[in-house]
Amino acid sequence: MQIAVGTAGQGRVALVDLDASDQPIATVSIAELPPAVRELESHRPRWVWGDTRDWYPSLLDAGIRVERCHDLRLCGAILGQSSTTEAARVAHPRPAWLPLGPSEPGGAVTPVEASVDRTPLFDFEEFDVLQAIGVEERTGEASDRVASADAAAVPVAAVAAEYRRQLEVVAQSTSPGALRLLLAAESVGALIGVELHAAGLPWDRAVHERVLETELGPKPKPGWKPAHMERLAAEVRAALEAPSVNLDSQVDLLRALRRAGIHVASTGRWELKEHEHPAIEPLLAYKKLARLLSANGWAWLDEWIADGRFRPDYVPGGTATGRWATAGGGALQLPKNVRSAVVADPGWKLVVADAAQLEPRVLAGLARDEAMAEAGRGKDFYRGIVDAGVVENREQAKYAILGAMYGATTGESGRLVPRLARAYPRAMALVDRAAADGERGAIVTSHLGRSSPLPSAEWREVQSRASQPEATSADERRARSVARDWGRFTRNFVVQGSAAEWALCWMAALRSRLAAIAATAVVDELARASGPAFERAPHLVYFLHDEIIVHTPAVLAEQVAEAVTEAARGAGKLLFGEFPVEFPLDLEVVDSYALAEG
DNA sequence: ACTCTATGCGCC
DNA sequence: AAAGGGCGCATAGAGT
Repeated sequence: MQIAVGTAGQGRVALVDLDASDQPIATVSIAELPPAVRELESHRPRWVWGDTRDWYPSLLDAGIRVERCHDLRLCGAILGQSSTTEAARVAHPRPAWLPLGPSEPGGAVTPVEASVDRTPLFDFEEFDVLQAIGVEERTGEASDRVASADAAAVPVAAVAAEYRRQLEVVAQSTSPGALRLLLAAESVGALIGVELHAAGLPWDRAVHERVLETELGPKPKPGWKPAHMERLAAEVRAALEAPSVNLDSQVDLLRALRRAGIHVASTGRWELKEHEHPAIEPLLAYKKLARLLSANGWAWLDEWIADGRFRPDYVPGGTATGRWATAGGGALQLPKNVRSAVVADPGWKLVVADAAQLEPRVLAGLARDEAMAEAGRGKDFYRGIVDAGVVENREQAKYAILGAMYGATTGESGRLVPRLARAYPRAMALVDRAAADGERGAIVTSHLGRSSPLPSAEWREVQSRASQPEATSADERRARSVARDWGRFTRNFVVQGSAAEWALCWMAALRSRLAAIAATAVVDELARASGPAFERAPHLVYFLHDEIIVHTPAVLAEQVAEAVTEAARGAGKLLFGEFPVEFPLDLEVVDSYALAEG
């Protein structure tokens, strides 16, 4: 069952069963929508709507979770860019109301032909993707709260038409099975993004305040700097013999440093570290405290922590590679020194897990590089590379791998890359080809079909200027330089983008398993601050590229840990079938995030 | 008073 | 310690 959700005029919402007639099966007010959705959810439909952010928050407020959806905005963005839909898009152009995605060009551009020799993928058609991504879910108790959806005004007929267009584009793409999985995973991501915000990350304000007081000193009066910062600032000023230098001003500080005989080009930490001077140590300490104060100080606490929860706005699919972004709160940059404030509710636990060396493992699968996958058998991929005799020690293995994925050409990392290339030619050839495509201005595509943006008009202008007969050698140098920059981006894109797909599949599979656990469990201790949809079920509370946190009743923690591990295995199978690449996790059951530094 | 860019630094 | 892709955010300072 597939149900389109859209407006019907007069502030009403229409639900259309896409497998039946175009006549709405229900037309309701915004307030009546949650009970209508709850009723229909028992048929396990796929909800089709313009934007999950418009519809789902009010449902969660009413205690209703949905199992699956199709987010037309996110899926449209993928389809509008994917190299696998180029022909299909011409026959089925997007409607004007659908907003552009993060990586889509605004105007018409002519793509450069890529060397798309996509290795034969695992046969996605054999999989019932819908089955794999959604299992079972019945949570939420009755609630009479009035929903206040601020839904984008997309008429239900337009929603239905756009859904059919997208399905048609998928069907006519060169890789419909992979694309179907990607769109299903991206749409679950949309649901999870809203759910993470609704549930919130458990946050102990008192612990955070203790960290601030230990590091910075007592909370200062408005307009004053914390005592520890003032003390360090005085030390720096004395050592520099610059009594009035403003350490917060890059220009002012740079001038004072040079006057004191410290010849630096910037005031960055990495450069300062290289110099011997009594001012350096207190200056670096000052900078660290200044960062803590401005990024996660008392003001941040007041703005972002309420009811013992941190509720950032996640932006699924917010970056070109498909990695998520956040808007506000800096959820993806939580510094390690405040993670001690992430504390489970009484009677609850945190299951913290991250995928060990995700990107090189994904690369092994992408390239179907058996030798590289073999090195990844077991927990420590880098150790495996050493054991295979490719490099002498673990550090070298790490830098060689990073160099291969990011395009290092200089330094120790750059020197080690050729040894990696000899040992793992298939993996190396894949990233090298992605880089070469990028340098030519071609787009590259992730495992499931997300494509990179085209380089900017300015980039193309630089390249075409360098190819003119009257081009100077400076023009040519510049063109080569920006071409290589873009090549490093596309080299990394295929790995980072595919790793983001693995992470989405991991979370999607986990979400299903958690729902299944919740359906059979009786929960005594409620996490009330998590809201009606989550207070009695284990639920995701954090996501950071290759790491997740589940907040769970303590009695279910072991079951949840098992589910997290199984979901990782499942994600590997979804993406790479029987190809023997493993995705081991570092996983811990803890009371505080700070205790899970693995 | 507002917007914009550069810088620096936190995370993966 | 090495080298480099993706981000967001706070701040300073310049421009409007």
